[in-house]
Amino acid sequence: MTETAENYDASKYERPSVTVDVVIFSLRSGRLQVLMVQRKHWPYADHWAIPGGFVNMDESLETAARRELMEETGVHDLYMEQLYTFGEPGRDPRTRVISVAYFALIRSEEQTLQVSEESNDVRWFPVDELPEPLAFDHDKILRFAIDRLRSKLEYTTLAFQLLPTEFTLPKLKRIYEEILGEKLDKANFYRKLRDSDLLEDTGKFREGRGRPARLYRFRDSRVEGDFVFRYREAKQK
Amino acid sequence: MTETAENYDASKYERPSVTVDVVIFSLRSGRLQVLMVQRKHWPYADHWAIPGGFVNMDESLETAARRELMEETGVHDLYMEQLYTFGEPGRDPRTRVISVAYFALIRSEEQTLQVSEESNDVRWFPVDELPEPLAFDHDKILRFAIDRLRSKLEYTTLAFQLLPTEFTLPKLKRIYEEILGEKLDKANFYRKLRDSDLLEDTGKFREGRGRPARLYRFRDSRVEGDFVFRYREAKQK
DNA sequence: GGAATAGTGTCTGTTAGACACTATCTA
DNA sequence: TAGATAGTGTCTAACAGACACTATTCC
Repeated sequence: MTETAENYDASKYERPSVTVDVVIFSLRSGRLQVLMVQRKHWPYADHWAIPGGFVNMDESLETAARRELMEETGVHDLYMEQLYTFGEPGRDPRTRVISVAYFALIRSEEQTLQVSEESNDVRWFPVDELPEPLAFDHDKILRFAIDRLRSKLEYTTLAFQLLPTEFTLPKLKRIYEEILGEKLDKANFYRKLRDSDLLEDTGKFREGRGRPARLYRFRDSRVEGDFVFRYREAKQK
Repeated sequence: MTETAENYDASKYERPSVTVDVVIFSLRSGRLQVLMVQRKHWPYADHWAIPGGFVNMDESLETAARRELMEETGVHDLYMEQLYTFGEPGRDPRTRVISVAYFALIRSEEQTLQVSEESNDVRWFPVDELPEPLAFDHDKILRFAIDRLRSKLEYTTLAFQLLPTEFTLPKLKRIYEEILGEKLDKANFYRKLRDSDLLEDTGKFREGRGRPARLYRFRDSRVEGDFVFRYREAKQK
């Protein structure tokens, strides 16, 4: 079928619905967790899902993502980037739905969760203790997001989005270890950070059981943007 | 039109159109080139554009991309991956259009171009000699694709998709140089490849002006998938 | 032999990984 | 003092970049 622009009629073709879904990561109690909402209605009533919703005609995709997030969960002010677009026919029983997925990072202490009309509940789940089964193909989207987070951790300053302004090196190291799921060498990790010139000593200390740990903050110029801190080579598959 | 409660609600259920657009790269005459179609009709009549079109209700995004490509250009059998989804309101004057962009690589000798009903022409353009201005926001999509190609070149075997089955090391080096836009050291490049164990000696030679060059082919197991051949560290921005 | 192209050897500085060591707090 | 946590020094092997060298073809 040939379609020309001159006789284009917006109503002529059936259109898919477009949603944005957001995988939100945070560190809570030292564990990597994901924010999920429990659906109230068909389809997948009572199933847990990634927050998201339909895109309005006059808003950008990212705006839609932020709006839905605020409406559904009360979460705002987060670091967000586009992940992937999922569009297989049949992934939503209602109609053809194409979903632009985002992934986001927040400091969860700064947020207060709200439950919307559409949901029974909103909760954080550790990434290795997700409820099953999830709604739609959200397990696939989640796996995609976790992979992306892990791989970006290795060559970006993404992890900084999960930290408070001031933090200690042991704390940062624990975040890397939690997300990557493996132990890192303390000496090598600290050296890498010292050499990267990313950090600034606050002169303050965090007290604890043992020797107090030095508090650092990120240099402003480095927190934003795509400055590369490759803490190690990416692994070969 | 004044915004009333009535049409605000209506717009909420209006659906955007979804298109797939494909940035197709190939090497022709030793240069990195992109396939473009010249539009016949409004909007952007006579402007050059990335091939693409609307997604049907019953096909996946990638299927739609391959179908549109075949219809519009005659190009088939290519390596393809999803690039990014562009969805700003106003990027298409007809209606709200959300475009899922793909990027693709082919061996262009294997393809015969066809011009469809909707286009005046289909042509290859070197990436540094693009026609201006392009239709829609296609310049932005193109820049995005070129950046992605460059960065993926550095840690994947993507370039192999541009080569014939058998090729010489100097040829492969020239491809890297052309895409990255810089000279590489021969000794280091060859050593890297030798160590990577990606190549297999065919025992054959390509004759030319000087000393004949050895012909290689990629080991099957390595051409597919995401095997990492990092020819060097990614550059810091 | 000279031009042209293909291909190798090797030095040097940087860095990742391993791991043993020292430092500073509380009980 | 022991236990706990923070932080450093240093050896080694691997590797990237630079660059000079050798090899094989045609004329």
